[in-house]
Amino acid sequence: MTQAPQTIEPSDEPTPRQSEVLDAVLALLVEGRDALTMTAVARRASCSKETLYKWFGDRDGLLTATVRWQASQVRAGNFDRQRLDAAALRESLERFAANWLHVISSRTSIALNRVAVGHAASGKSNLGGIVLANGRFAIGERLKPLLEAARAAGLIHFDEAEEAFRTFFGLVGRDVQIRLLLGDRLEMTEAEIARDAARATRQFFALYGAKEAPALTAGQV
Amino acid sequence: MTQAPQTIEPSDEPTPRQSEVLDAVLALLVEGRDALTMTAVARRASCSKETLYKWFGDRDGLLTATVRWQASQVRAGNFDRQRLDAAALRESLERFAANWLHVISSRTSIALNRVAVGHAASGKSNLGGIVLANGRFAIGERLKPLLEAARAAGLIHFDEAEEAFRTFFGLVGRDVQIRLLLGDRLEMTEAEIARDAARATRQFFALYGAKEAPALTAGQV
DNA sequence: CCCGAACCGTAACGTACGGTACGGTAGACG
DNA sequence: CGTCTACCGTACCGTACGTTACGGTTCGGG
Repeated sequence: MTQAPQTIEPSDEPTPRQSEVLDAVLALLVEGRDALTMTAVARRASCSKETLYKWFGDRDGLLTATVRWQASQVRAGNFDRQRLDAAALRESLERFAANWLHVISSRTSIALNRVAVGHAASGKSNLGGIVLANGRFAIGERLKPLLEAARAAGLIHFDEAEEAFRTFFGLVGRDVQIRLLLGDRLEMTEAEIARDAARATRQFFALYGAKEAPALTAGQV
Repeated sequence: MTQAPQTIEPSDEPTPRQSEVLDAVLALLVEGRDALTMTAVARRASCSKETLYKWFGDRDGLLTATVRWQASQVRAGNFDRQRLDAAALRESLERFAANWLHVISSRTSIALNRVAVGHAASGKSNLGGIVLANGRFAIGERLKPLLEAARAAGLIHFDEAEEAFRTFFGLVGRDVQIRLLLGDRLEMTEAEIARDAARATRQFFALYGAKEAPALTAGQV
């Protein structure tokens, strides 16, 4: 054999051609004009349905691969481990918050979460679990080291990093995600995201800061 | 004519028999064993499909009526307007928080929200808007008067009641709703809800309290 | 040049389900 | 008792869609 771009069953990386197919799925999902059907995917990706089934097994496999593909593209940068003072912590938290708000308010994330929520109802194929693992839990695992480093540096106080993170999560997201998932028109402009990120960070410092919150950046409410 | 329990098109109250049908829908939704199909509803409610269509128009009408029916049953009591001191405010907030956590972690709410989220994707029939109006926005409109009364009494400080409420919403719900919607196993016991409600209220006071937070109740973290 | 693998495009199949039609029954009313 | 209304149960229809099958094309290897 020359090469075998066969089934993508495991968590392999997709081939370039397979990525094109997954991008087509995302495009259809975001457009949302009509329901995501295998025929539509095949037409959009200029491939045959037979190929779809050969590569991804079935419709759920295609959706799962799409979620993983999307998740692999939004890996946000980590924080700078060096020189962790109050200002650096604050900036890292704001970056995390702004990045998270960007993700959950993106049309792609909304569409994918809607599919996953719908799937969680029927129980089959752990799509919801995958979305959670790559969203809520992934960001938690990336943020907790920062929180713990900050605690070690005496910048903040908490008992459980998990609890501190969940509070931060709530302060950042508030009602944004559920409103967007339920179809509420909610403008999340760049400026709005920046303001929300700054506010959430400021409130987080107010709750967990060891002493005073670091100096506010310009444009605070 | 004797009586005409015809179409329930507007926001009328359902007849007792119609309520039975809507309860059947909720039961099927909560069980979640299989997709909610008109045939299944008819069988479960011991009524004919023809009657379903006569009463509710179509499947969306049935779902809409079900959401309204469920919402009409969870109207939580308002707060006591008299004697608004710090302790009363604190207790009201905790009650709101605990009630809200109860609602969003109930199997009924989860199932209904999943349906509404799925529907928001396809765009037709404003199910998501109805859920939002009876959930997120209804509680906001009921809580904001309390917040404003508390501000008038000098117990808390804020500029916009909406912003203060959204912060409270985030502190209470955190990641609970999205995790439940995505199928995460998340035990929300009575004790856990009470603890979360107390924590969220305490944090809210820390952020918006005029002076010191009122005395903590027993069992604080 | 020939062969087979991979793939495209499309037709076909089976089923699930929303929606409709129809026959049968129980009770209200004259 | 006759009739009408509301309703139940069920058969039926049309369509959408997941899945499979098949013919045709391209391309790399022998």
